[in-house]
Amino acid sequence: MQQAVSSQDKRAAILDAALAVFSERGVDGVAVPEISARARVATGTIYRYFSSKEALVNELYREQKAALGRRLNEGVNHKAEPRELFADWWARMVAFARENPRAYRFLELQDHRPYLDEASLRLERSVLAPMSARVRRLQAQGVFRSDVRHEVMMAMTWGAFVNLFKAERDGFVKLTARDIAAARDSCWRMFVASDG
Amino acid sequence: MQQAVSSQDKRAAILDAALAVFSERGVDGVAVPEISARARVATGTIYRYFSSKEALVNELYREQKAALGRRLNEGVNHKAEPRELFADWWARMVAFARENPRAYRFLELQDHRPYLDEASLRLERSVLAPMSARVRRLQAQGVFRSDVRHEVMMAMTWGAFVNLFKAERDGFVKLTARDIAAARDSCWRMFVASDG
Amino acid sequence: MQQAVSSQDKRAAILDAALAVFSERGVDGVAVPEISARARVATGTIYRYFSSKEALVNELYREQKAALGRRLNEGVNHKAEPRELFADWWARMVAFARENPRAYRFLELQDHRPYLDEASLRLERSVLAPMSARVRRLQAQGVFRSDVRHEVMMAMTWGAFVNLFKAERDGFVKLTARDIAAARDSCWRMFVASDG
Amino acid sequence: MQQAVSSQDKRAAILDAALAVFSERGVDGVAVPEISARARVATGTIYRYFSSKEALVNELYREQKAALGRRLNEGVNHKAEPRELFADWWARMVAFARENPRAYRFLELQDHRPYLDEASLRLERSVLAPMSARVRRLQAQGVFRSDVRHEVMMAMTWGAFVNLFKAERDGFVKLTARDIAAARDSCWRMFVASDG
DNA sequence: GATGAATGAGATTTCATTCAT
DNA sequence: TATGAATGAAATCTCATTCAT
Repeated sequence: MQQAVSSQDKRAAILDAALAVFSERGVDGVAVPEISARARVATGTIYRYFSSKEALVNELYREQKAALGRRLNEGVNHKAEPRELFADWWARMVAFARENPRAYRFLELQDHRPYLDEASLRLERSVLAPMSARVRRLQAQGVFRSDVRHEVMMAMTWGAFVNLFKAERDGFVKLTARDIAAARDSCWRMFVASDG
Repeated sequence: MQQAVSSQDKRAAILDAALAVFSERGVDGVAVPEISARARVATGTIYRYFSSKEALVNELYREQKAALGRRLNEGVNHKAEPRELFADWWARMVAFARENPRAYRFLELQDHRPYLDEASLRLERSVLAPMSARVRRLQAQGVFRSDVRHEVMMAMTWGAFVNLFKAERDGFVKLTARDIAAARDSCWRMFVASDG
Repeated sequence: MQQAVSSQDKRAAILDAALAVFSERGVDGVAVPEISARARVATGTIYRYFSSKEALVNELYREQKAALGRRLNEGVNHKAEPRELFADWWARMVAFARENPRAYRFLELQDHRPYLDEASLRLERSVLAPMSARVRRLQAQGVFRSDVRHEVMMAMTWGAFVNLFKAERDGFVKLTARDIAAARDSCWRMFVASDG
Repeated sequence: MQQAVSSQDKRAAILDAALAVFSERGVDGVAVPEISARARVATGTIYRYFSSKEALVNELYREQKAALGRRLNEGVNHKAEPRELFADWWARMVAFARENPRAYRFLELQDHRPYLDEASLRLERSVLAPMSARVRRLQAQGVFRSDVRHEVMMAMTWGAFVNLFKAERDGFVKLTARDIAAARDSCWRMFVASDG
């Protein structure tokens, strides 16, 4: 059913269409008219909302990265037990990847990197900052081992998580809830000082 | 003094030039004449050795993926103690990433994925197969936990490793030998049944 | 406080805005929405008053060319002494260029020429016609030399005048009242039969 | 008869085609494929020789302006009698306009002005510099009146000349050799201190 | 009448591939 | 076999004009 759409809907429709096609074929693999066709707007309309394809990529990236940031950090109970906190964090990552598979895939693309501007890169760094701080504190408290630097911990955990879902997307595994829980516990074991 | 070069040298020069520029700016970010210029070869010559840019990307991918496979699997002492075996494997990954940074970066690119054909994807899967088999055996022997499927283990370990080096390339960490050893031990802890 | 404006005010505002931007950046260098923005009018409104950009250019051209024509020809005392008449004519040209620099600049643009229709070109020719007739008469009276055709005289005088002000606009000279008077006398000497 | 053309011929063909169409319809009125069609090359070929349409316009402008400069200044006999020198100069301007009507028209276009870079503008100024210096000397020698600044003289003479040929092109006059000689003498009278 | 977001044809420019030499 | 200038289809982006509100 074709609905009349407001101006903001049109902007949103463009971003949504861009997310759909970028996540499937990469940023360089998609021509602007393909985005406009999917968004059911004229090609020129895209340039009313975004000054260039590059600007569109950046805005989409920031929108989704910010959404990821909110999903990971909003309302986190910092007083929870470390293991519970870690489980919460893991659950949030899983939820984002499951609920927004296209956004998740888009954010993990590498081919938008040459497009990203300073603001986008700054935002990227800020998303994992709260967790990073928390990891550092857990090290100070003796919960996490101190022989692994927190940047190393963060990079490995994030990489392990991301590649797990990439493996699923590429058809190497079909992840069950049990797999995901087991993966979470494996990650926990990576850094914890003694078995909990 | 310009040297006459054999056909094979020319082919190799093209692949080498392609690796250099692809690893820096991605597959889509590089025009074919840039490759030929760097290879000190005419543009048309590339098409004598490779039927298309896509074919060049696939051949380069397979060449480097196979090199990685050899680096990881050749001469592995399967009778070594599990922990030693794992350390060897880790050392091989590190060595490849350090010795062939351009190859490593190229293989981790995502934007060549739409170019890859069935043969390339098959090869990709085969590289980690020996390790995967070994992981399975270690689980059967009770060395590795059995509550995590081996595909999950493989995906997480590989992801943790890759992202660690990506973090370094993106300027988030400068990895010391100590960091890399600590990271290796963390990974080991992920899956081992009891502390070794 | 935003004032309600009559239709005629709106039409005038559009022409005024168009004159402002055309005179600065040429006809081809200006997009229609820029004109509407400066006129504080919606883009579509321009098309209520002018059927196309081309029509707008023509109407603006005719409006300003007619204004120039009036400035040059209205109330000229044809009984004045030839030299006085010439001085009056010269003063009128100077006054127009000084008082309406944007109109003067717009009329001297070349890039509206492909837009001009027959009516505009006819009007252009009519503006200098009275002077041309007068020059012819002065030749018949023996005041002006007869070895130079009046069309040639007209073209040279007009060209000399126009280029003098163009040189000023392009920053090659800063014209004083004395320069302008000297220029006028030079022009007079061009054609007069003997020194007056 | 289709001739094989060398690389330089192709570059020249593009410049020649551009001159032909620009002089007829202005720079903004011509799309790049029209130039390539007239030059009998592919559109992309233009971009092998010129980095952009703007660069093409500048190179064409400089080529023709330099040709004009040579035509006006090369081999001028500075020891000739002033009047002879002036006649020589005038004859050179006429010859250029007659022999290269398209170049002459192109150089007099106004719509390439927004395209012109600093090098083009510098060249423009240099073309009339020798004459300008000569005019100054003639003033110092008492041949030319001193009550008119040399910049004013130059601007007027050049403007008179240019507009004379513009009037012919626009169909207002058909210039005979006699007209051109009469125009030259008129210009001479403009500035000479006493009749020569 | 007025609005201004939307349109889509057409402009400039890029680049994988070809082919005459 | 090697060359690299040439090609032209396709990409990005602009802008005169329209039309639903």
